Amino acid sequence: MLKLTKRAEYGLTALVHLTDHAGDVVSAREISEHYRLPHRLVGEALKDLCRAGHLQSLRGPAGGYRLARSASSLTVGEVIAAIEGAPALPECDAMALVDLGFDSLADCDVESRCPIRSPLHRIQEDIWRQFERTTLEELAAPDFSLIPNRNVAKTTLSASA
Amino acid sequence: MLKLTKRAEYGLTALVHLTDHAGDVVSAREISEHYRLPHRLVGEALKDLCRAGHLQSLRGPAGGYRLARSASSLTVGEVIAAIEGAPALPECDAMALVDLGFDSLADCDVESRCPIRSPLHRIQEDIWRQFERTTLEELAAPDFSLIPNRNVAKTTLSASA
DNA sequence: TCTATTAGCACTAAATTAGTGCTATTTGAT
DNA sequence: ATCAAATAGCACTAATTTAGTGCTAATAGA
Ligand code: SF4
Ligand code: SF4
Repeated sequence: MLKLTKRAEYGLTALVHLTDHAGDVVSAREISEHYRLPHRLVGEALKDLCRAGHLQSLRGPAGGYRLARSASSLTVGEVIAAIEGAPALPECDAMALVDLGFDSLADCDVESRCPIRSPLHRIQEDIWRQFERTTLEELAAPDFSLIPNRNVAKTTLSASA
Repeated sequence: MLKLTKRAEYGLTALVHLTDHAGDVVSAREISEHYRLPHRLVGEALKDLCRAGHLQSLRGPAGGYRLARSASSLTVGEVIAAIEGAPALPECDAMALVDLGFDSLADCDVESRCPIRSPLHRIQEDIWRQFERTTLEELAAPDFSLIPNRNVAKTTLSASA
C-alpha cells in the first residue's frame, strides 16, 4: 500500500537521531530504547547503512555508529537504496510495451521512443526523484508548514479517541 | 518496498487508456485483453473507481466504463485513494512522540507543537502531495524529459539480456 | 577474561496482496 | 421470452513480502 518497510523506517529514524547528535557515537541499543523500537531490527538497518558507507561503526563496549558523511549531503534516496536494496525501478509493464507495439523488452529501442508510457513507472520515477533530492538535514528539521495541510494529526487523533 | 498494488497499477493503466479514448465506453475485458492483464482484477479496480465517482459504468452487452470527469481534474491521489482505500496516512510513529515527550497519541496537542518530527510521516506527506498534484492528463502524456535521466530502460534491458 | 558491541545469515510467523469463485443484476440482441 | 455479455459485490485461497528473532562470530574496552 505504498509504504516503506520497518527497516527503512527505523533506519531513517536512527539517522535523524544521529543527525541531531552529529559527531557522537550512538549504539543501536540506545536508539532502540529511546524510541522503543525492536533492538535487533534497528541493528539490521544500521548495519546496511554502514555497509553502504553512510555510517561509520565502532565495535566493542562503548561502540556504536556515527555519521560518515554530512547530513546535508546524504539523501533519503541513498538511505532507502541502502536498506531496501532496489532503487525501486521495476520491470517495464504492460502498457508501455503494448502501446508501442512491442512484444517483449528486447524489442525496446529506448533512444528513439517510449518515454515511459506507463503510469507505474512514471509515478515511481516521481517518488524517487523526490527521495534523491531530500537530504537528511531537511528531514531532521521540523517543518511547520505541514500543520495546516490535510489535518494529519487531527484525523489521527479523532480516530484514536 | 514502496510500490503500488497491482490493483492500483491496473486502475491507472485503465484510466490512462480511457483518457486516450475520452468519451468512448470501454469494457474491462477490452482493456485487459489489450494490455494482457488479468481480466477480473482490472474489473475490481474499475469498480472501485466507479464507486468513487471517477468513472461512469454502463451494464449489459456493449456496456463498460467511461470517464465521469475530465482527465485534467482527476488526480493520481484520488485514483489511488479510491483503489487502495487509505490516503496512506499512518499512525504517528515512535520518533515524533518520544521526541516531544509524549507517552501516547492522546497527549499530542498538535496546534502548538510537533510538525511531524517523524521521517516516515514526512516522506509519505511528500509522496502524497505529489500524487495530489499530478493529474491523469499529465500522466497520460509521454514525458520525453525522462529518457536522459537515471537510464531506467538501459538498466532494465541489460539486466534482462 | 568478561562483557557489550557490531556483522552476517538463516529462519519462522505474521501480514499483505494477487487472483479467482460464485452469485446477482442489468440490458441489448435474437 | 430468452440468451449472452457486461458490471456489482464479496469471500476465499495461494503466493509473496515483511517483521522479528535465533544463532554464531569478530572486535575491543574494562
Ligand atoms: S502532530 Fe506529531 S506528535 Fe502529534 S500525532 Fe501527528 S506526528 Fe504524532
Ligand atoms: S523505455 Fe519504455 S518500453 Fe522501453 S523498457 Fe522502458 S518503459 Fe518499457
